[in-house]
Amino acid sequence: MIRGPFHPAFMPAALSPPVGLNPAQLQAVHHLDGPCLVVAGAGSGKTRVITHKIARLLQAGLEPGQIAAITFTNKAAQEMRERAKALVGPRAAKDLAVSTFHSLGVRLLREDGSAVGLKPEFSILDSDDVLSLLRDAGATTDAKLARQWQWCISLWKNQGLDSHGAAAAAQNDNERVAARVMKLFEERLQAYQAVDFDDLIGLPLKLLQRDATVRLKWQDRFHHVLVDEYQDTNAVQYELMKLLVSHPDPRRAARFTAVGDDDQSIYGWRGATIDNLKRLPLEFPQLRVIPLEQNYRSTAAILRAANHVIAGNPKLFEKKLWSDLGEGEPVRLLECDGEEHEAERAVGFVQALRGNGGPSIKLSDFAILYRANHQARAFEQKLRAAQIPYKVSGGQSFFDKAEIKDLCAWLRLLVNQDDDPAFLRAITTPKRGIGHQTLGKLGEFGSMWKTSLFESLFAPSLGAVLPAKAVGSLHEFGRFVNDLAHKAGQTSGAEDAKALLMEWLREIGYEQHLFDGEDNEKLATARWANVLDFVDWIGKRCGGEIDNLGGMTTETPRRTVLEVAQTISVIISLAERGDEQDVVTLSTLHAAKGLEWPHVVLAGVNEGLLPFKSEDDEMTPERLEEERRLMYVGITRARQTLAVSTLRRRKRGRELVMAIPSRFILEMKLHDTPNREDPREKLKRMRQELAAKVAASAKVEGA
DNA sequence: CATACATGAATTTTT
DNA sequence: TTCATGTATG
Repeated sequence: MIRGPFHPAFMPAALSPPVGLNPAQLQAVHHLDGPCLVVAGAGSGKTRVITHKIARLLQAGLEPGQIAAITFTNKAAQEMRERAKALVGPRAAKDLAVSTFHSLGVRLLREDGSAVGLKPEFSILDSDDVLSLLRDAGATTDAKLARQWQWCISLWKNQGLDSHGAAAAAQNDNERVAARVMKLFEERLQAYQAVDFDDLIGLPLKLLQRDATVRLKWQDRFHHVLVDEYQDTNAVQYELMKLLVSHPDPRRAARFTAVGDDDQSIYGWRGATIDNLKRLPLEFPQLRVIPLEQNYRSTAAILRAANHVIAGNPKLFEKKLWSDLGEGEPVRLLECDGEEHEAERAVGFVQALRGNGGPSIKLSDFAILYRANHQARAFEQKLRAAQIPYKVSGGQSFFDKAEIKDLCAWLRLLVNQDDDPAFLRAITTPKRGIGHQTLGKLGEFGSMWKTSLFESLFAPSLGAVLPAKAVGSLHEFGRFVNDLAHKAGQTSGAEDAKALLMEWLREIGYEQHLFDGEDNEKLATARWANVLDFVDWIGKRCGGEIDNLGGMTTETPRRTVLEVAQTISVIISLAERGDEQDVVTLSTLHAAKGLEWPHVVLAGVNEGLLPFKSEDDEMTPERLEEERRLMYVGITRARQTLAVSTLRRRKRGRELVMAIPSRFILEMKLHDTPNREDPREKLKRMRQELAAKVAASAKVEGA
């Protein structure tokens, strides 16, 4: 057990942000010369610590480019850059190496990937690309099976295993098959000069392990590394970070700040390991551990419930959140008859608070949180019935749909023929008799001559490595793309543009492709409808019509299809920013991590759901602990009001059966009151309250 | 026997 | 919401 030097009992009343930093935060910010672990409780101002530490490091003489701040999501990276900019100014902020683990990995591989056999223009496959590659490699049309492989392979990679290691680690027949598919998958990635998301961490690690020169280059580059959400790192990420901070010069070694909270580790199921937190003090004996315990988010009543729940878990680092925001309202418990009733009460919760507080309470002050996505359904229904606008977090965006990504890949290829990922997607969608053998050879050829796949396609010497038939199909594809790109550069106006796009879709046989690849005809029809929507959408942007985007009415100038295609990624990111509206948020607990709302409903807090339990596997203590942390994360999202709802009965078939409230509800100890009152004082207070009540009712009667 | 419709069950997600 | 399974009907 490790105890930080600043325990609340010894701590003077701290100043709240934004006035300054509290003593623990100050200590974290000013500890520059050695390894530092900031155990940042929920709402304890960790981003504030990171940004101030960046400022402090700059003040101490580091260049912005020498500071690496690593996050998990692009959103977090963006936010961190914004907040750093506010503190240190745009000039310095611009050069800071604020990035996700993955984008840092991309940077490493683009610069030095040749040492692991990658050309600088390697392609990055997203998970859909990987899925179709696996289906292809494993020769199956069973999407479910392919997804199992994908899952399995990803977990292996997160543990630092390649197909060799995986074959040895495989526990059963399914896993042995997955390991074999993984082997084929690796070969194809290599041939295509492509990597998947997991490789973006794994390959840089391999690179730094193997190549001492490259390793020293990157160790030299970063003088201080900050890692956010450290508890979410997996084994490979840990090794990568460790290598980055293992400078051979002892005066430069171990300069890092890890910020995390063992109590908020909820991604064990995808490879994150709390071992990384346990190992840190062992592998870096000089590690300074600084707990941040003052919470600036929630009321005492809410924090008390959170602390009680998490007390059920074994402690890695001693820490107890407290706040000086006042006791606040007691946590409410909503006991409901079934999901419908629960949804009604959640809606009632929103309406009641809004009714009391008037219009000053916004809808965006509310969130309804739950364990599993399907639970959103009932809430959506009731919110719609009550005419309350809402958004469901984590829903699939229009632009994430496979068919839209297919078309976007084609458009990207028209704009830039050297976009290899786009090339690969376009040339294989729909299938046109060019298989992985041909593409593998083309990739090898391209990496040998340092040319893009498209350039390689027309190289005269290609005939030496590929049969004439394959070269013929490749040329045909190339001519088709060139021809299309030419036409796209000439065509503008909504109608002409749409005609061109439809003609193109007909020529590549896209509609047929959708219906071939899908047994479910209804689904294929829906996909085709999306395609038509997309064509319409592009058309609009080509043609001088009145357009309505995000409430702003603008007249779009006349543009060619090619010009629209050029701006497509920008348009997509604009169109996706549908947030910042005044609506209620529905979200899973996982997706809610890092966010906060004044008023929160924690729904479906029942045995079996939270903690989650499935039929065919037993509940290990570790699993239960992660579920408990999930509950803890849920509770600590709330600033002012928290309602925990549980089902007393739930529908099973047509009858209502008993449902068991979650053990976590008892663990919250909702009847625990702040400072237990002296019984005599309590009696006195109750007597006074009674007298006041009597007086009030007398007044009413008299009136 | 095949197709259509209804019914019930459902982890969690980023890059 | 989606996805799979089961029943009823042609």
